Amino acid sequence: MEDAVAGMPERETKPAAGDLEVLEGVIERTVFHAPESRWTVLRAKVAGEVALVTLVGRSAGIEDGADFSAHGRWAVHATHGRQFAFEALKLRRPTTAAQIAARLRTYPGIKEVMAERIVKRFGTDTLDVLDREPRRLLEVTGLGDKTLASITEHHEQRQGPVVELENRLLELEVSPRLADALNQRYHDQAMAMLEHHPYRLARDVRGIGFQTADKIARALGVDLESNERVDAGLLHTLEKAQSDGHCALPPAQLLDDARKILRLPAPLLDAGIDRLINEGELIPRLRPPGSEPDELYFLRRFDEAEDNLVASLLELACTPREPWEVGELPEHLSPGQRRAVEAIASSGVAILTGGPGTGKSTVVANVIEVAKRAGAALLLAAPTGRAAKRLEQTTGESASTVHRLLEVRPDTGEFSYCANNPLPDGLVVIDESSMLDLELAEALITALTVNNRLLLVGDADQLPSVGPGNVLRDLIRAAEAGASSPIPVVRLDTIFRQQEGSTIVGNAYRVLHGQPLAPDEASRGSAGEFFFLRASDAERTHAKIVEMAAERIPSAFGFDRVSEIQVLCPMHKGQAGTEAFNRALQQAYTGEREGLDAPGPRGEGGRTFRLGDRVMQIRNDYERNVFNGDIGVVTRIVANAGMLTVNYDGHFATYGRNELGALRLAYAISIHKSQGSEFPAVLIPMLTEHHVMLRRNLLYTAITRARRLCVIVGDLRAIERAVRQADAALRWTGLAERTLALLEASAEAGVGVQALELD
DNA sequence: TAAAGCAG
Repeated sequence: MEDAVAGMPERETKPAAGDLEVLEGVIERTVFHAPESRWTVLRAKVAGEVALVTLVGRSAGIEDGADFSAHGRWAVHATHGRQFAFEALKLRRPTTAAQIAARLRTYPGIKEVMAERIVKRFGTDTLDVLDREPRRLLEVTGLGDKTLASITEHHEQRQGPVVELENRLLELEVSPRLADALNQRYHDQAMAMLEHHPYRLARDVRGIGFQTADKIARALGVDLESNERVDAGLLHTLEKAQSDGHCALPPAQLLDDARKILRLPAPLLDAGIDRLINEGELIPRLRPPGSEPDELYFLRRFDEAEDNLVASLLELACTPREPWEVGELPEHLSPGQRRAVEAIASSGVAILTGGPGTGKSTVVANVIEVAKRAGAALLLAAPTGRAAKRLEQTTGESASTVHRLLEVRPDTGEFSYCANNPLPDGLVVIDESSMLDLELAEALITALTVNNRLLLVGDADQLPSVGPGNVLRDLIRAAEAGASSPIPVVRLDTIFRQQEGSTIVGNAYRVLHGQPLAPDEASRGSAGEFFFLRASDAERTHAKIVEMAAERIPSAFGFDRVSEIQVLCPMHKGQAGTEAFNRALQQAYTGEREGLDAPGPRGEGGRTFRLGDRVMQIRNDYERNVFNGDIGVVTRIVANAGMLTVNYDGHFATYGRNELGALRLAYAISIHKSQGSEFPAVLIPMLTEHHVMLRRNLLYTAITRARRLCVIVGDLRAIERAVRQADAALRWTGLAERTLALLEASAEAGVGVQALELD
């Protein structure tokens, strides 16, 4: 996105290596103009050329008869012959009153008389008036609102400041689409900002990041060692660290990463860090004594988010409140489950964590009963649509995504419910809270008041959130470390669901505790449930998994190969990735059947869904009641109508050909996508070529998806590597430390946390 | 160096 140069002329016309030239002349006529792509073909009179010259390139529309100057190269087109491919086309601004009047006559609704009157009123400033204060045209007698509207529209489209910006961006070899954003942000200062403060753009304008700003600056010849560039590069480094889940960086890592981006010596970067700290853009935070590293640098945004989250959470947790009457709980609840229900009945905040099958939903169901008896309203939510739907199904109460609970505004990304407009009173239950990132958790928790209670439910050992932060793990760590923590944490580890003694669960626990796997002996045959098959490379892994899925597992264990067997991959690409498995298994299972082609992105096509295929929905669809991650089977295809029906566990959804982008083949899916689902039989390729993905919680998540059979195929070294990579420390955050610090401070002061000022 | 959530 940031580097979007889509639409640059060189994509359409490969210039025959001509030199960059400037061509000037007069437009004779427009041969072709596509308004949305702005692809334009013009014929023009040029001094020194006998015949009319063909000009091609991207431009806003241009009037016939206009003076132009174009930067570009001569090229020879296979069918259209010699032409001038321009990179930038500028209308030369008319300078004399007569030229301006001539230009105005080409505007819709302006005839000769009106053009004269306008020029008489504003003289050679006319075009500037049109650019900056078009309403002044109303000063001209006989010119009303309607004409004004059509003039300004036409002017902006063909001639206004946006077009000038577009042309300048084209010259700088950056996407002209950014012109609108620039104009909206800076108005008549836009050109000046672009020319003189390109790095400001990265901070101010959505859609412009450091890379684009840097490109502009280089084209402008800005000093590569300038303070502006250094500061922008440092901030960009911290922004980028987000995508690896970090809320902050250790100083050494910030320096290291920034040096790779800026390619400047360390002293310059150190000076930049000092500047940013002085400006308050970068916040250094000391970590507890003995920590390595002893300091983290936060972007202001994340520093504030962590502070706000902790302050609101502890206010919620420390405010004394009337306990709910728990009453008689069902006999079958384990001691842990009872403790969990009692915890939230007497606290403002409680955390419930445990692996799959440990009975979290039973606790939630009982908590809801207790809350209802106490007359509390219910606000149930989860970070994903699918988890919300599941929560709804298991509780029988309505639930939504956290985004919908807070009423996100899609244009701004802001939430209607916030500290100034808090959520209604009642019990808030968040399921799958391991998927809460820092900013969503902050938004949620700051939108609560002391009239809410919050129960966070989740498996802290699963994959961390997409966004930055490790919220659930951090909060658990802080709550468990504080001697008299006001936030009770209940860990469920008793296995229900007839899994006691299961080697799948046993091995999942081994992974969690960093121990080597203990697979079943293959000789025990169908009695076992957890196997490892050695395969030396991706080809052999691929072949083994296909054979296991298509033949051996169905025949030896009786599983249905389409509906009960799931291949789970660390990655999409490669022979041991989801794409290769989906191609092979589709070919094997439904290759001969009738299918429906999904129009692929940009016509590259090639995705076909066939009758009987296992498919997954990949975005939330509230109309069809199908959610991101739902898996079903294609049960009906009407090829001539372009219709396809999927059976999602008894719920049917029909798609038109143009809606097939919401579907993907699902014989194999990524481990990330499998989070929150379980399957009777699971096949997992694990190879050293997956090394970038190999983490303890990735392997744990994959194994715990299996209910009755789990087979890992690949390289033992890859498994060992995954087991060794414990993830917790790989995300830099300060949430746990801040929570602990605030708890200690309040204990020392002997007051409730709400009375403490945060610095 | 790869994977992934939400919203209309």
